[in-house]
Amino acid sequence: MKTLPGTFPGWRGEVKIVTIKEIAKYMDVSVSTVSRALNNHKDINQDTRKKVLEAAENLNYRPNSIAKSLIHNKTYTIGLMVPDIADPFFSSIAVGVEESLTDKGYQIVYGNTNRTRQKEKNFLESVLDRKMDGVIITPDNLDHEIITLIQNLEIPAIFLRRRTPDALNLPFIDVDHYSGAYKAVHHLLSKGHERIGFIGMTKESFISNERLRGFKDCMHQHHIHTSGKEIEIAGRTIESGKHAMQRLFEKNPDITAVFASNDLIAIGALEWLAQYNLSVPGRVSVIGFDNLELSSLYWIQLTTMAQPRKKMGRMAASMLLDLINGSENRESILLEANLIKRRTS
Amino acid sequence: MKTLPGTFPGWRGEVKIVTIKEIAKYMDVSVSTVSRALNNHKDINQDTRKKVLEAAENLNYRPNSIAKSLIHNKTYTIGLMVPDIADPFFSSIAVGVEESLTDKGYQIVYGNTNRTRQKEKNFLESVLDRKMDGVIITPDNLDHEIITLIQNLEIPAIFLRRRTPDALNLPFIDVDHYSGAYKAVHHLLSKGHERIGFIGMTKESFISNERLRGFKDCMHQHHIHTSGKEIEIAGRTIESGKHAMQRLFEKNPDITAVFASNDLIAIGALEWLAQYNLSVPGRVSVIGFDNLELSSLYWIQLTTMAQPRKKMGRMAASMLLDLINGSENRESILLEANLIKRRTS
DNA sequence: CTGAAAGCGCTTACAG
DNA sequence: CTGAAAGCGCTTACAG
Repeated sequence: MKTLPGTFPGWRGEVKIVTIKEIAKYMDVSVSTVSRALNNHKDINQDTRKKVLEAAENLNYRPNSIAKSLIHNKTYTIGLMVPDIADPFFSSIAVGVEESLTDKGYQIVYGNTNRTRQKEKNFLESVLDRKMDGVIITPDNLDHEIITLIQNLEIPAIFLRRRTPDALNLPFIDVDHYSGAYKAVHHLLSKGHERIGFIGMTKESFISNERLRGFKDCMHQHHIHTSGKEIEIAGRTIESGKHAMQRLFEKNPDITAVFASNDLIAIGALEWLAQYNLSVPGRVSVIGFDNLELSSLYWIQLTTMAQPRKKMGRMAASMLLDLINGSENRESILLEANLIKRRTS
Repeated sequence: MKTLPGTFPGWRGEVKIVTIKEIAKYMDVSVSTVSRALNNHKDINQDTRKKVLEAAENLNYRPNSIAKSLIHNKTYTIGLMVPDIADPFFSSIAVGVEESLTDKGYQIVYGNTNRTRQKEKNFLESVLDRKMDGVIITPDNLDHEIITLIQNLEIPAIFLRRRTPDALNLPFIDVDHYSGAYKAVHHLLSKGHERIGFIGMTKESFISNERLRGFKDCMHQHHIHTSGKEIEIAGRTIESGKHAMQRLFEKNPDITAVFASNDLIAIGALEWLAQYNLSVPGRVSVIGFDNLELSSLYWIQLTTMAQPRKKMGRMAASMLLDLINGSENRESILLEANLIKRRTS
């Protein structure tokens, strides 16, 4: 493509940006009148209003939203802090948020944090300085300084896929990991399994631990003893799930089912089982958690617990809107995960 | 979690937002002095500066970026228009864009369009009204009105993963689909294949057609005749790839290799081949395009052409920054796709 | 080096 | 119904 040197097409070119002042001069009325006409204020003669609107149209007038923001102390922008927008989990949520807010005239400013403290802090400060109207956050570093920052934001904030720390009186929206895990294990039990292994993410992960709690409680309530030997820790990758599956199986060669705390780990487990020719679900059943796109592939067909991702995004958005519009309701919400039965169990 | 009724923690509460006016009053100096101190202007006594900074710190002062924007006509926000942020292709790009811009103090406003005209238009208008400093767009509806809108944006704009329409003098950044396809086919030829099928996305897709062009040119330059019978059209899904593979194979039972115009289609083809026990790559080799995360799975191991996604995002961001900073260089860029050899070929 | 004044683009009591 | 004035929070010539 050939490019000509010079300014941008349209830049300081064809369509000059015009202000209400210029409309006023052009029409020989005051800026107040123009403003009133443009905003359909009651104190305006409908005739002059029509003329102003026409002039605005002709001159290609567009209101400067920055100026409006300064006056109304409202920017119609919402901050969305996510650990990683390339993680399909969060990108789905982002779609939900976007769908709900964009129609109401809000725009979304998103910030990837990569789970780093510095980026979380920077984003929150940006939210503050830019006078955003609300914020939806998924922070991973909730130390004192960050908590204070959130507290002083002065705007409605919602924790998404996180639980609000005690020090903060803010609502959250999350999946009920505990009951989801309980359901998953119950499904395995109902299929007749008793020797069931669990693979967690990391020792520190709240989500992983909630799912472990669901696993244990369900087992115990069905009078099945857990020794701890059937619990293994993986990590965040398919590869880590594969290794964890190996360790789990070596320690418990008699297990007939595995509850992996997320789909990536479950897929790693499936991979190891496939490599060692252990048939699924014949020899070992597998259930995951998340219902990633991957999991429905022909070769995988993983039974798993689906988290309502888009719905979470939409609900967070509408909760936030309510708060922005003055609602006092700050009830947190736990959404249920649903069993998706497929081949592996 | 229990919530107390009332205002937000911090809302009109603990930390009042303070303005330079209040700092000025508090220190008994003029706002001009405060402003100069805060901005480290040269005409300021270092002593008073220090005191002002201290006061600002104590009063928890934060500059109002809206007010700054109004004066400087610069908002430090960039628009990012994507068809669908939940599409891993675009979310990777978004990460690249974010990484490059966020350090420079820019924030990214993103807009999902779902490829609808109305949403593209709304987003562009929002870019205009909100005085964003630049925009990166992936539009699908380039009719006259939209083109005019882009033209009148008055700010630097970059087409991402699209080619700029003739009417617009704006740079684009895209992958060289033609040469990528050429390389893919060349790879198959080098493996000894001659009867190669092609599965495209849709008849109208520019990208698909470029890849088809690469297919044909490579075949012809190696003196292999293409009759058209070995060309099949799928769609945007795995399912469509599966059906297309079936049609392709029924028409051309003697083919030994397939170039699918994207990975989703290739995976659909693999699925069909697996169902009919046609071994890959023994009986049929398959190559895709995109290098999705899916494609590297144990069960799939798809040979494919990788598009440098994050890099595209980063390059678009840095190009845009250059333009914002006054660069005259509006050279478009075509990035090369790279062959990722895996099991299926 | 400091302050008073004008201004960014808009809104909105206030007076007429 | 209309206009002049003050103001949103900040910056920046201009004068001293």
